[in-house]
Order: sequence, then C-alpha cells, then structure tokens
Amino acid sequence: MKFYYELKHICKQSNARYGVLHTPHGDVETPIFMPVGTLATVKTVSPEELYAMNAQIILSNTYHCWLRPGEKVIANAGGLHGFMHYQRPMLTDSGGFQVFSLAKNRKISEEGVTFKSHLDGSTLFLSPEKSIEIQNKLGADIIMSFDECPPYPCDYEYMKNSIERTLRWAKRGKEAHHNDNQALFGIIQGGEFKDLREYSAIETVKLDFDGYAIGGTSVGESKPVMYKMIEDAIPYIPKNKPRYLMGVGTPEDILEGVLRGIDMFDCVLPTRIARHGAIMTSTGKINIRDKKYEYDLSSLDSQCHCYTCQNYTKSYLRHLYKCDEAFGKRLLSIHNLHFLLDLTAQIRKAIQEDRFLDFKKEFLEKYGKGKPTTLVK
RNA sequence: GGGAGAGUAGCGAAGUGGCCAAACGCGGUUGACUGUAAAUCAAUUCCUGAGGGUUCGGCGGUUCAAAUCCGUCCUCUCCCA
Repeated sequence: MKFYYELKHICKQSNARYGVLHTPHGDVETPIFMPVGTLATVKTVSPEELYAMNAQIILSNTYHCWLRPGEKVIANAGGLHGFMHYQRPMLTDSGGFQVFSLAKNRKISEEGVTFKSHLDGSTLFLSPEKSIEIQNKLGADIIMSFDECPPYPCDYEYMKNSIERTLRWAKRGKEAHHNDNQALFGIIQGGEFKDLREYSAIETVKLDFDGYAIGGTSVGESKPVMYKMIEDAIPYIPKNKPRYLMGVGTPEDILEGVLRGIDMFDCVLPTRIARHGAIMTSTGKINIRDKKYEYDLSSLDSQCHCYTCQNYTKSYLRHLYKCDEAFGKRLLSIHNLHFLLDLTAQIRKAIQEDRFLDFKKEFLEKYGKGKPTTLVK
C-alpha cells in the first residue's frame, strides 16, 4: 500500500489542520507527536506500552542503527518492525541531525559527510545515497532525505552554500530511493533567513517529495525565531502534503507549530527529561526529585490517565528517581510521552471542532509560562 | 593488665605549622535538557545581619600564626595476656 496524506479539516480559527497519514503499517492521525527511538528503542518503554499510550508512529535513526547493530542485522530480522517487535508506522531520520550534533567529529564535502565514529573513532562515510540505502534496509514507513542541519547562529554565506548542497543531496537521495513502500520526505533548511527559507522550500518542493520537513529548528534559536522559520516555509509547502517540524518539542512549541499548519512533531525531550526527573503536567513542568514531593501521595497529574498516574504516587516516583531505579525512569517516560500524545489528541479534537485557538489559550493558561501567543490568520 | 593505631563538615576520606572554612567522593538541596555521544550536565551544601563568626574528639599549652607541635583527658579499633 502506497503512502499518502489526506487533509481532512482546517480549523476555522487558524491554519491548524487535521489529517491522516496512510502508511503500510496503518493510519496516523495528525497533528501527531512521534516518540523518538534512536537506537531502535524508545528508551525504557516497550512497544506494548507505546500502543497503550496510543503512540501512532515512532522514530528511529539511520546513523545510530548503521553503527550499531548495522543495517544488515536489522534487515535480517525483517527491518526495524521485526527487529523491534513493533508493528505500527515508523519513520527514520537520515543522519542529517548527526551532521549537527556530532559536528566535532565530521567533515562535510560535496559527496557527503565523513564521520569519525563516536564509538571507536573509525572513519565512516555517509552520503545521500548511502543514507537512503540504509533506510531502505531499515524499512520504516517514512524515510528522510539526507541533509545538513546547519548550526545556529550561522552566517548567510554558509547557510546559502549549505542549503544548495542539501538540495543537491535531496535530488541524489530521491534518485537513489527505489522502494515504493517507503515514503520519502524532503527537508527544508535556511536558518533564520527568510529568503533562504523560501528558496529552500520552493526548490525542495520542486523535487516532489511525499512530505516536507522543516529542519534546523530547536538548535539554540529563540522561540520567536523558530516560529518565524515555520512561517517563512509553510506557504510554499503544498496543502496536500504532510508538514513535519523536526526536533520539536515542548508543549508550547507543538501548539505554536500546529497553529502555523504543522502536522508532525518528534522530540527526545519527553523521554530524556523523564530520565532526568522532569515531568510535564497540565499545570506546568515539575521535577519529581524536589523535596516537596517526599510525602506527596497524589499522582503526577490529576488530569492524566496514563499507566503511571493511574497507579503511582509522587512520593513513590520520587523514591525511585532518587534511588536511580530503572522502573522510575520507565514510569516517568510513560507519563511524559502520554502527556504529549494526549496533547496532540486534544489538539486534533479541537481542530475538528473549529476551536483550536480557544484550546491553545486554555491549555497555556493552565500550563503556565503561557508565552505570548502569536495569532496567525 | 601490656602494646600499637585512630578520632577532620551529614557519611567516607585528603591535609600533618601560614597559600585551610579545609581537596576529593558519596549523600543532601536545586536548575538545565527540543530530528538522543545525554539513566547526562551544571550550581549549591558549617553559621551569617555577607562585614564577618565559629570549626578539624575535649581541655590546657608552645608560636606572630595550630586541623597540623607539646601535655593531659575521653572514645574507638587491633594485637598480646
């Protein structure tokens, strides 16, 4: 079954859209948050737990799976789905983010990127073709074009050269992609430069991908800059294609993204900060380590229906955290993931009922730190 | 009864005349984390009116200066009887 996106409804109050991604492993309702499972695992959480929290699609990563265990091992097990015992839709990132996050260990050339392995120092070469080839073997439903995620801040000339090269890489990757069961998304870059964002968007769309991502976000820029990056690119992305804001994020950023017409989000934040004791709740972020929860027999969030909140107290979760128990990290990860998944579920409902703006306002008022919300349209 | 050794901040443990309010680790208290080199990193941790004040088992001494040297007492550990 071939991938396609179905736009179902645009909220009458904003650009927020409700739609469905049809993939070989099932449908995904959008807007959606995608938990990140870099090394073929959403850290500490089982597939069954992901199903239970209604995760519809998760991410994995080309670079990391390429290094360990290697794409051959994964292909041998029937791709990521078989390997991980996970049967819902999946997306793999191309390794483009590692061009940013592992910048100290890599060198970019026209041909591709030479990495010095962060594991053993060996020299590795990732090209657009190689990234696609690996992703073909990993077998995710959606794969990403190999790009350079440029640093922030970044000067204009560097950014211009970078996006031109990323466009050439996008073309090469598309030509190397020969699996009709996998959708291929292009990635729009351009940093904070409006003209470069627009140019990158226009040229990437010309290559005709199954969906479009906005990249180079959440790399240190301020929130207004990030929101502007979205606004600069969105008008050039066809309405009948899904839009994916890469590496985002926080509840506020997801709401701001949806407001501007984003359909897909992914972020390590919920799982990472859970392992570090930080918890997202309907009334704001808390840290379970804090002493004030020592005797607190309430759940993390009275509004939450996740497994953790149904069964465990803050007092107990604090104990697990302070003892560095793996079960604590798992329970906190389940909660944070559930929180963002539930947020996107509420968002979808609000959009269908043409009250997304009202929902956004109500949510942020309760969540606190309700940053200034720019109204669009 | 005889002999040897040891007592340092919440705990462990450096320091053995001035550079010591005292390394370091743990523990405690907080903060950060946005396509995961992150079960990580950072701050803080004697009291304080922030000027200082009171500390290194207790007390007394030597010295310009003591956690560090001397005397004495207390406590603990080990060995011999």
